[in-house]
Amino acid sequence: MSDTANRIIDVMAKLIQTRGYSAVSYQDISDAIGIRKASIHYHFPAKADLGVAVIQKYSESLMAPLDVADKDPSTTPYDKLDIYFAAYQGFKGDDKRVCLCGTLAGEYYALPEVMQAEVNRFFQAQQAWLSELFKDGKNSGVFKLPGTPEQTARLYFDALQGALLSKRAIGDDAQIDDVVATLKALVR
Amino acid sequence: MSDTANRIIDVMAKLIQTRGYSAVSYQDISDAIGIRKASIHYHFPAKADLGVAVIQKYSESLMAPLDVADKDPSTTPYDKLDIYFAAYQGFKGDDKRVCLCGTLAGEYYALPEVMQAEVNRFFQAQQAWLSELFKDGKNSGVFKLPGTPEQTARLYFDALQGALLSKRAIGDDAQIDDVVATLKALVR
DNA sequence: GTCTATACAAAGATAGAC
DNA sequence: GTCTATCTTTGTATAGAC
Repeated sequence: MSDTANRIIDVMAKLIQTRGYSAVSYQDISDAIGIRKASIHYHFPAKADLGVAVIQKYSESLMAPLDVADKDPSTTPYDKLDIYFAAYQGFKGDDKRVCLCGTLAGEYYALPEVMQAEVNRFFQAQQAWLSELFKDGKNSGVFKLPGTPEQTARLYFDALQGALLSKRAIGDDAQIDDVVATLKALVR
Repeated sequence: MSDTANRIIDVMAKLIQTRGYSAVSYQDISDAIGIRKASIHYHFPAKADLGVAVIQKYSESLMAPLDVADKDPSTTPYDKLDIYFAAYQGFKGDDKRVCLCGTLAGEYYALPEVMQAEVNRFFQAQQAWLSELFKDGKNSGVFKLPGTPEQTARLYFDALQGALLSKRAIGDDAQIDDVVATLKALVR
């Protein structure tokens, strides 16, 4: 993956997280990194190709710290939960972004099918990781869950995704803090 | 408000809920209701005008049953919660839609400012209603809350918004059922 | 209120020179 | 790899007849 291709992906990711996929044009990327539209098409022939690349890179960057935590046996369930929350708390401040796949899920049927598949994969992977965490935490007697591990995973994931949308629409970081605090207390 | 104007609003609402605002064109509406593009501009000169009208009608339609419940003293806090959940459970089945303002929040910075203001209003109104419900339910000893009334309201709202996105991205109604069931049990 | 016609800008995408 | 130039389609929007 060339350096330019990577910059294109990063700029596209940020633009999608701010405005959504449909509202981003090759011209926007062109303006942002000082390269002509045609040059972008060299790296990503169609917009859908770029969209897929963006989701894949984003998905990997979010899963990486979770995989690291899984491989370290000294990481407790509570540690893992904090690591997970950290990803969402990074959206606080003047950040105009929300979760990439949260945005994309909102405009789901405007997306090319290859991108829908990637969004689907992301949602499944996130919820699967949380399910495993809650299952382990429950079995080891660390967590008290408000439902099954799967149900708890869904509640956590959905609440955090919603919190990002609320935070931006209302313009208040407390939207994230409140949800994180309440979710944390929920499994004690 | 003319009959045609209302049909335009309804079609636009459905299209936004399916694909998002940016991806909907006057041509799409034209095709859907068998009227020329120019005729739509007669009713709504600019796309932003139509967007605002859509949000306002949607917002009123969601708040109406809540206001009715508030005015009837025989409605218990649990009744109100069920009424609130019902709005989200209506998205189950083959429905390709999610909450109108959930979609719009995802593409927030692609929206005209007048529409951003309406989305903001919707989020505030929804959370405010839930906050009141939880405050009353707590004061009357009916609810046991996992946090303050405001925190609980945010958790509920965000989780339900997220559940709609998950339901569609994953294609599983259980996403809504699980979250509703877990949230219900949370205040007992 | 709806139509035809049209203006004007922007979109995604390709061809071919450098 | 990046550029200029261009194609084609689509977008929002307006003018003016009916």
